[in-house]
Amino acid sequence: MTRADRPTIRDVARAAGVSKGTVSFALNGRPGVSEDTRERILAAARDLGWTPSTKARALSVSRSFAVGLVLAREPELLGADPFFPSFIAGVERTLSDRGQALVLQVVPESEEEAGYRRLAGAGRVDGVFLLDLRVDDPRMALLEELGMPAVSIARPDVPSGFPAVLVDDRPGIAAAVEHLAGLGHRRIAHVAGPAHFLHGSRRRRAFEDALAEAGLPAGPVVEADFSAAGGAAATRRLLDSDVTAIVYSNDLMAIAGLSVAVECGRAVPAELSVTGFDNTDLAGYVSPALTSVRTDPYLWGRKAAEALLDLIDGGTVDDVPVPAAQLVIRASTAPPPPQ
Amino acid sequence: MTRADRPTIRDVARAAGVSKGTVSFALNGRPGVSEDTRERILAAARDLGWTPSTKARALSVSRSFAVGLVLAREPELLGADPFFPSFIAGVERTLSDRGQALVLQVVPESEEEAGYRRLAGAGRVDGVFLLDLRVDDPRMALLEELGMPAVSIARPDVPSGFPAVLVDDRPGIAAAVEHLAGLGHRRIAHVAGPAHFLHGSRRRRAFEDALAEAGLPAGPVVEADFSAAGGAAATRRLLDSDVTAIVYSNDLMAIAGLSVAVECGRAVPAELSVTGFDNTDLAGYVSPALTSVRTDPYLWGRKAAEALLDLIDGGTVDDVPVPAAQLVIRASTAPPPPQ
DNA sequence: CGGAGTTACTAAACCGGTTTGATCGAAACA
DNA sequence: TGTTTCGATCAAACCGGTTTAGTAACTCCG
Repeated sequence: MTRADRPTIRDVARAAGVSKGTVSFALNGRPGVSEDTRERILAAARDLGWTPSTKARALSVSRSFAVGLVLAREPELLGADPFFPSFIAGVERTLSDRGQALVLQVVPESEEEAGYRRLAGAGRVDGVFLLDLRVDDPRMALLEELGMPAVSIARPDVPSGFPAVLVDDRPGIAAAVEHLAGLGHRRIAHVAGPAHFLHGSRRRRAFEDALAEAGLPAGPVVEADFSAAGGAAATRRLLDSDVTAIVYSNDLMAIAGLSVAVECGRAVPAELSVTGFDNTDLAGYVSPALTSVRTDPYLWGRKAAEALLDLIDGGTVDDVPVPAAQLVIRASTAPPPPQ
Repeated sequence: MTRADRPTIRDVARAAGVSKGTVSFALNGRPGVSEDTRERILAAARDLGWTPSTKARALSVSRSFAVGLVLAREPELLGADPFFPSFIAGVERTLSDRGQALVLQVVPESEEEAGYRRLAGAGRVDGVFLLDLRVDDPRMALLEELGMPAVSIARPDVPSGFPAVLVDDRPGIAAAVEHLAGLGHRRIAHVAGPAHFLHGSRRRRAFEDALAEAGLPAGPVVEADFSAAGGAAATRRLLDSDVTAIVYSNDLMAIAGLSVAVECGRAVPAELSVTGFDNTDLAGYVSPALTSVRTDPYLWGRKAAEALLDLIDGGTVDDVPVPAAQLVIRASTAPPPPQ
């Protein structure tokens, strides 16, 4: 019943008739071991079913072979966000190839700093991902202080010393506005995410710029919180105005908004056009199907993990470009009603 | 710039004028250290800002101080599922209190076994959570073979030797059926999840039992895959039949189904009643607002983590009861149209 | 006053790897 | 043939904790 203890490098050494050190060299493919011996050692290791102990390696080389991700969002908001699962799946894709693990930490917002400090203090991870960047994000300085390598998703406003995956939401928002303008809309509103989030404020900014670019007057902007409730409330306020289209900062708010519009007797898209952002699984299956901006968090995750591991391995890492988001046109957008 | 190396237990020992061993005893609150000395040591540790090295502790006590979660779902399905983020948040709640970390692994379905083996082989985790139980789940035997402690969410069909958090979906489904029956519905359909998933087949079974219990004839059941696309397709098939209500196995399919019904000109709830499962954030903000079953994955996560840690600490752990799910009645259910 | 038991502590081994410094034998060179 | 050089190998130290065995001093008891 009790399985035999796992073989250690010492057992392999004994079996191959060499010393521990030689085994270590052989297994790590380092020079100074004869081809003959190397093969004998590898065979012995295979026969014994030897696997390196991460614990021992971690201690001797002062590495954790793991990277961390701290999430300070409320669980409810997380639940509705399609970003994380895909992002994490992408991260894993890279990590598992390179023998690393992902340590996840979900904390209340008030304990965010403590979360990073715990991870660093206990030496649990060799680096972290920086998500949900905020304006004047205090985490940059914190990580610098902790001496913790990091890769951010999207480039922060102030140069951070950390490489970033150059996620840029602006082309997606711009495409949505252009699409609406092209359909003939002139009074377009925006339901924004919280301004203290970089992606919240940048999408808003992109919206404003795109309106100007299209030669349209500035439209109303309502700040919401990326939640369904927030999207619904914001929409209610906008329905009083005379806008003919609303660009939402994410799909969740857009879908909630869509329902509010319908309940208020506004036909979508005949009387009101609506666009989302994220292109969630559900976007194509609401009624009318939601025009949205497709992003690729899986790819971002892969790239971010590659960059982070390279950084940890001591390389200098440049910012990582990624393809721009694409507008997916569905049934929720149409020409505005003839005035 | 280069921060001073972190102090080790040796530095603390030196500062307090005692041996390493004594420091270890003092810090772990073990007997055999005078009150005087203990305080001196604690003070020294505090002054030096000492933090135990997880790496070193892990090696010497053969523990990882981490638990694992392997997800073999497709990223798209994960993205839409509100379960994980909440569950993980609950898990973290317990883990962080007890100084443990969560190692996440997202793998393609084909590599599920490899995922567990990697985690076990490298000694990354001391135990794992078992989610998305399947009928005849091979992971039970695998984990037994690996000697890896585990806690499952929901009780498997065959006794597994692992404790389970007794999540039971049946009362929720039963409540939905009773609610519909009480409204006067007699022909009720079910859109089920994949039958090889325990929660898929159990919800279906609960549906069938509840119909019988209510004295209603068996209704049509369509098996789908928990996705929006699947829910939409299943709904299309059911609209041809003469059912007046559909009980969905999750909210995502229900919301997609709702849209299909509307697009086919069936008024909800006037002509067709619809219920979901999960009570996602969005449920209350679609039109009509979705009657759904509220579950509590955050609590499950907390309980599961407690059980797992207790199990790892060598305790014998019983199955953990949790409160039954509650039906949340909203606007998507109403009496059937007068025939 | 001597032996047993207890308390507080130290020194050293240990966990399983990596890494350094020393050693040894054979080939290369003068 | 003696010396040098080099590749292959080994023994031992090290990472930073925990744990065990051993010891010195101190108390208790007859």
